[in-house]
Amino acid sequence: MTPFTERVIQIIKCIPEGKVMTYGQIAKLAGSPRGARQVVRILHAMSKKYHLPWHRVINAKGEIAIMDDEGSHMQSFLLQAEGVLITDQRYISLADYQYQMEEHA
DNA sequence: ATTTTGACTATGT
DNA sequence: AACATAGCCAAAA
Repeated sequence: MTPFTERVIQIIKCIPEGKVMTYGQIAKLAGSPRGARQVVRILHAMSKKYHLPWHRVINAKGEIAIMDDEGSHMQSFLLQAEGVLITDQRYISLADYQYQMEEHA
């Protein structure tokens, strides 16, 4: 278990209900700006064992990244059940959400 | 050791 | 806005 992996797990655990983050944001926060794919791998490998809110992680376009229909349907269901903010069919990540708040300030 | 493979991303048309 | 392309990088083959 590398320090990077531990940080990624910690960060994902901290994503509040009703909010989402992108792979890239998480990688950057964990200290590896180009580690988005590692975040994917970690999520895939550890989400069950560490009870991670895997469904709160999306790609940079604000879309669900998971490939198979079963999983993607499950993810959108969970996100909508949490009331994640959506505009233009895109889920709004934590950082962008903050940006929107500033815009309205 | 080398190649392939992704639940990715930034950038340029 | 949609698409192609180049980087990216660890794990699996």
